[in-house]
Amino acid sequence: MPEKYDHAAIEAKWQRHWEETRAAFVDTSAPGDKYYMLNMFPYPSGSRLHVGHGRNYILGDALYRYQRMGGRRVLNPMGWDAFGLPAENAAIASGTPPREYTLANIARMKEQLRSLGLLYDWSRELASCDPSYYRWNQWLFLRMWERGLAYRKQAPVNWCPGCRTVLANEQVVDGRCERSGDAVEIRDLTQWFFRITDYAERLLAGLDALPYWSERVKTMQRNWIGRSEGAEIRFSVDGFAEPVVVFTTRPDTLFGATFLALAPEHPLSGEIARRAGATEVAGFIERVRRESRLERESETAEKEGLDTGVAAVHPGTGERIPVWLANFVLPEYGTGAIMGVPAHDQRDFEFARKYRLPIRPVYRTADGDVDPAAMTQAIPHGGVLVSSGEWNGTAEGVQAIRLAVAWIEARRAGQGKVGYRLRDWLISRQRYWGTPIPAIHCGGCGVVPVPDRDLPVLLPQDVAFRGTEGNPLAQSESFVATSCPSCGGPARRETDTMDTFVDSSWYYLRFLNPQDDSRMVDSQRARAWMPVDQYIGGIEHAILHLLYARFICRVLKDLDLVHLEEPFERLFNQGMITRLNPATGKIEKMSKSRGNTVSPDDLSARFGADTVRLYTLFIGPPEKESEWSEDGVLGASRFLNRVNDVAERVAGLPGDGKAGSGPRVTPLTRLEHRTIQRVTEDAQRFHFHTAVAALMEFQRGIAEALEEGTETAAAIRGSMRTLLQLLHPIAPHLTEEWWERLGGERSLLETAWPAFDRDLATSPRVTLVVQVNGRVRGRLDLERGAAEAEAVALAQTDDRIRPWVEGKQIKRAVYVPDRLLNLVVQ
RNA sequence: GCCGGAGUGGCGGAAUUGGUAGACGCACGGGACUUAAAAUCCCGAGGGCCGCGAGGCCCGUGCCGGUUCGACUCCGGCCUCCGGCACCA
Repeated sequence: MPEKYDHAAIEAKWQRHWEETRAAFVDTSAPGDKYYMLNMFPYPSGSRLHVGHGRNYILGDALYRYQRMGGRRVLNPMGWDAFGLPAENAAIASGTPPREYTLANIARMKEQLRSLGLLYDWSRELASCDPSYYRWNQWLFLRMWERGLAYRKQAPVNWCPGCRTVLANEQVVDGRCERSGDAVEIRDLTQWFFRITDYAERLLAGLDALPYWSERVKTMQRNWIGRSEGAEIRFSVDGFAEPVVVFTTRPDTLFGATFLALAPEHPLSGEIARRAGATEVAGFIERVRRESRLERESETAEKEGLDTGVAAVHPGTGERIPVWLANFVLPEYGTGAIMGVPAHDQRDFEFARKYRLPIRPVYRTADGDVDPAAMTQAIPHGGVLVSSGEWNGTAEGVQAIRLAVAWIEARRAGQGKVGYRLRDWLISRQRYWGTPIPAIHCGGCGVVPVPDRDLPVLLPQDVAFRGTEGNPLAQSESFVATSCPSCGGPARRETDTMDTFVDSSWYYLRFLNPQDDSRMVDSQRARAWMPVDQYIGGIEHAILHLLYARFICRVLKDLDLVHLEEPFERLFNQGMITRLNPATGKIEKMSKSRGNTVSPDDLSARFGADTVRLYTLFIGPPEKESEWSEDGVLGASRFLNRVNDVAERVAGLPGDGKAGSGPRVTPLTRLEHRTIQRVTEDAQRFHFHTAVAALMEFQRGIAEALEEGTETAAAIRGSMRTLLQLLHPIAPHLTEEWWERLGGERSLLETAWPAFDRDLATSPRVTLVVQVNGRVRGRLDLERGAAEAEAVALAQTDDRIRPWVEGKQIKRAVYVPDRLLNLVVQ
């Protein structure tokens, strides 16, 4: 009886072999048919990899091997997104310095990847915490600073009390920190930003040129950028020099504006508050500011407002309308000020009702003029303009908006304007374990850039991590104390470090010249190797990382370092692996914190890495979520043992010298070609789960051929080799082993992916479904490509079908060659 | 509310351009091997009904309708679930 194969010995052997032969090394300077594939580089966390992470890398490795066998020169590098908070928190908890902690994690994770049989070109390994990497973050920062793309400003920012640092907007999810889950507070701080908003339009337009990205991700990015067309309109304010500028998407409702509302953070709000006797205004501003972002943006938040007593001049009518403060006006969007049109905007309507402000409809609907007193809600759509001077009579819609914008622009009262939800990227972090921002604060010269020659600005080692003070970097006097590059006088270094998303926004370029200390990007190699042909990673990066990377790639293009705007040609987001959580009884995302992880190490020890790989790929379509099941692993293991068993029997076949009559078309040949076709097509769309199904049928076919003895030994050996090739991307160790034992000369990886004969992939005889009046009445076995007349004649004589057509007139026959014959009779 | 995606057996899931719905696997039932068990191999199976049997009939891909000889697939209208955005002016 077949025994289970010795996976431990086989896998150790081949992993050593791949390492010793540097199996995945690729010379990027050589010409050839390039294919750049990339898995999102991992954060080397302290906990072990689980099979949920493994899915990403196993899929990538299967594709890598498939592409290699397709004859391409495939670049498949790996690196480490090595900066970040956990290392610093570990330092606080255990005293291990972040670098040591991170390097240890990298070493362990690398071993885990290796033990799954994953091949990477390790000669290109990089870690973002390495000065040779992060100096280019600093260099890029300086270039962006020169161009005004990096700047410092005081602004209300998101502060995570748990992480004790500020966060980018993208890192705030439902008012909470995406990493720690703490409720985010708003603080007014001076911070460094990247001007991503300048690229909003290009980032949005670029999405249309990404046919191989999912609609899902593109929609998420579009929503995040949040483009809306409208106009900015100026309202002069009595007693103030500066007008209030409002942003609106409905300039056509201008004549319905009965008040202005300012965000409490608006500059004019502050000015009014500073005037004598405005204590009420100051108090309101203070009260709103104290609310957390979570409270202020919650759906149930009550609209609060305060009349400032100040009047603005309506640019259309010259009327005075009151200026209010309102908590629902957000400082970051538009201009932080709105015109209130209660008749046609629901929020303004509610606000006006609460504070008894006038409601003035400017659209007459099909039901006639609207009586403001009788309104129960705003009327956002439909009708014809009224009470709007020369605009009267225009129907609601694009025309009305264009008319309004032209009118406003002609009177110099404002201009058409496109608004975005996207805000500038806050890159400052008040933490140690990140790239130091290369800036120096000088009492005389202000904020001065670190000269290029002084890069990298290194992270200091003399830092204590107690977790009590603020940024540990600020405690390092050796780091902070410096001299001004401009005047030479004493100065202090910037102690903010960069968001780690800066690191990951260009690493895909660095893999092309990882050891090059003379430049950030090798433009020539980038021209040859970019874009990344296939990028693979989790959906959780749909906005953050992928938006930042697209942004920085455009910046690099504008700096003439790369030739392209979109770094990732094809994007694949694999679904999460879920598992029943015994603690909660629910099926949940696999994660350490939930305590429902399965470690590939443990499984590998029991079943082998090939089984882990096979099951991970077999579990379901990779783009969808899949539930892990132990029983499923057993099935995968059984299959590989069957492959091993059949290979053993093939190896024991007698040699039959030269096959006498050349290749014969047999059922096994046909199965073989059909399998090649199926697996090839499945691999192209990453559907290894159906490829495995096809391979299972193929394995069974070979086993049957061995039993029945109808095929020549040569034919069986040939099919066996094909099986090993097709299975190689999925189960590389076992297939390499048998390839060698069956006399294969080179590594399987060096062999060409099997070709199939389209004619052989389809059987010469087909089963035709015969319907009479749409009902299936029988099936006919006939030659492929048979003519309709032949099929009809055969059907009329077939015992099962004849009774249904005998004595009846065939009105028409619907014939789909090789598939179906439908006789319509009367 | 706006936008995107998805609904198929007990379960994960298959099904080129509309053409045998349920491949493959898990779980399940039966059998072989075994003193026995495990392991392995083989067979069975969407639901319902009729038939001793070979076999036959009806229903069936979220719901309702349409197009078609024929619809999981195309069209119209809904329902449910998942994801993104949302006091965004």
